[in-house]
Amino acid sequence: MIRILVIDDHKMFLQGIGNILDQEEDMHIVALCESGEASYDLLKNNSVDLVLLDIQLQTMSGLDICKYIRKEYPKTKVLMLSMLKEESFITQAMSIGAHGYILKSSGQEELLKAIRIIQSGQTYFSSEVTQVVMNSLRFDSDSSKNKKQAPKISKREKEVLQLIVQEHTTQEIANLLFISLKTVESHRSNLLAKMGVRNIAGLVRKALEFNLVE
Amino acid sequence: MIRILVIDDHKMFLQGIGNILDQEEDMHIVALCESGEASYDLLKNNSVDLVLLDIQLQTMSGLDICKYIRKEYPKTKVLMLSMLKEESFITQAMSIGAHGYILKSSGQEELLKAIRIIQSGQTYFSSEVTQVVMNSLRFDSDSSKNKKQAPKISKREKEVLQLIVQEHTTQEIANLLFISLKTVESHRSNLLAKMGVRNIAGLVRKALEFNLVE
DNA sequence: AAAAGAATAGGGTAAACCCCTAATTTTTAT
DNA sequence: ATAAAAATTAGGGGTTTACCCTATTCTTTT
Repeated sequence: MIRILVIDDHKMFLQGIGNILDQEEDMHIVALCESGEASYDLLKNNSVDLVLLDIQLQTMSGLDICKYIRKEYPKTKVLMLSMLKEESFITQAMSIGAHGYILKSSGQEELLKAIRIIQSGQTYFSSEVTQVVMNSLRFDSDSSKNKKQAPKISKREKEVLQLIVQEHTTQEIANLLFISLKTVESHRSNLLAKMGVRNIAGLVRKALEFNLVE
Repeated sequence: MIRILVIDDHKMFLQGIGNILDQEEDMHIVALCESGEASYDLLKNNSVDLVLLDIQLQTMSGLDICKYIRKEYPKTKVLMLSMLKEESFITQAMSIGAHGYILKSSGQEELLKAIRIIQSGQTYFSSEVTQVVMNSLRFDSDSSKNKKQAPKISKREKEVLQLIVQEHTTQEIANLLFISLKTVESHRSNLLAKMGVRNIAGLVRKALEFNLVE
């Protein structure tokens, strides 16, 4: 039995969802909740397996509720519902660990399928949602929009950078790589220049930002 | 008629692909190319609608060839082929504007389907590939149970830390906060001790790791 | 009131950083 | 194949910054 909490501030939609889920033998509606605020108490006082959550609520963002649920009730699954296939909504929902994302325009078959897949431990993102994400990740050089890319650093520089990030001093790096202290200093200087930073703090920040280490 | 160039350094695979495409009436094989280097001349001397490109070549990366094609021949479509569903390969291919990505384990139906979809102006990423990308974007807080919590640092220390990460020197921080150089140095030392690191490199790494800045 | 932590600051030393130059090797482009 | 560019190596000589230890005053907590 999947215990489900539904959060949506459109009463009509809420009731519609309620009717759909009521007909399923393996699903139990814990509550139909009209506001994000009310959901906190419901979560505290009930065992909930899965939350059906509208991303666009009147008074607060569904994303914040999702974040809260993921943190406080890590075993509870979250399926986001949305009117729109907005890229930023979708990627935000994914980054905070929503287990699924479907559109309200989906049929009830897809809703039920998503719920069961998520309950089984997998994730479910509808094909339309998936397509939006995939297209957003794709850089199309036809449309000539450039994004900032990591400065090009050499193999040796990368080795040095790695050791710097691992808190090694210049002398230690020289010993580890069997090269002179002065050589390491050269690499450091070149790294600072290439990455456009003033000191180690900036270097480490950029290295992590551009995923140049590990 | 879709004019296709195939680049792959496994001769057997190349011939197999050749046989498949030969049977299709709407496709024409411009060349079957065994090395990345040779492909540059072929592209220069022929009109190519679509390049079928192995991502793992012996002497050079298929990604670099893709990048070159996207830059020099923006109208030419690129469909990446790969043995593995490696996340980094896939996201790199997408970011440089590959029009599609399928696995070599795909059947010929999927290959032909992908070619035709891409030729029509859309993109095609196989469902396995799509799943890898979607999963990589999703942060699962279930799996990150062993999250160490950030050491407690004071308000002032946090201010100093913030400025350190922003590449300010100790003297600059002293001026910005209207305190002595020596005071800032004390804060620095205490930060190093509290975070359990040896120097600024470690401090910045931990600060970003624990989201103590911004 | 006592204890603990935060914020302040000085003195001394090691490390980082800067500005140069410059040789050899490797990679890239024509 | 050859020239050009980039990478890797290293040094001299100097300035600045970071780091260590100690210590006082102020604030918060017990």
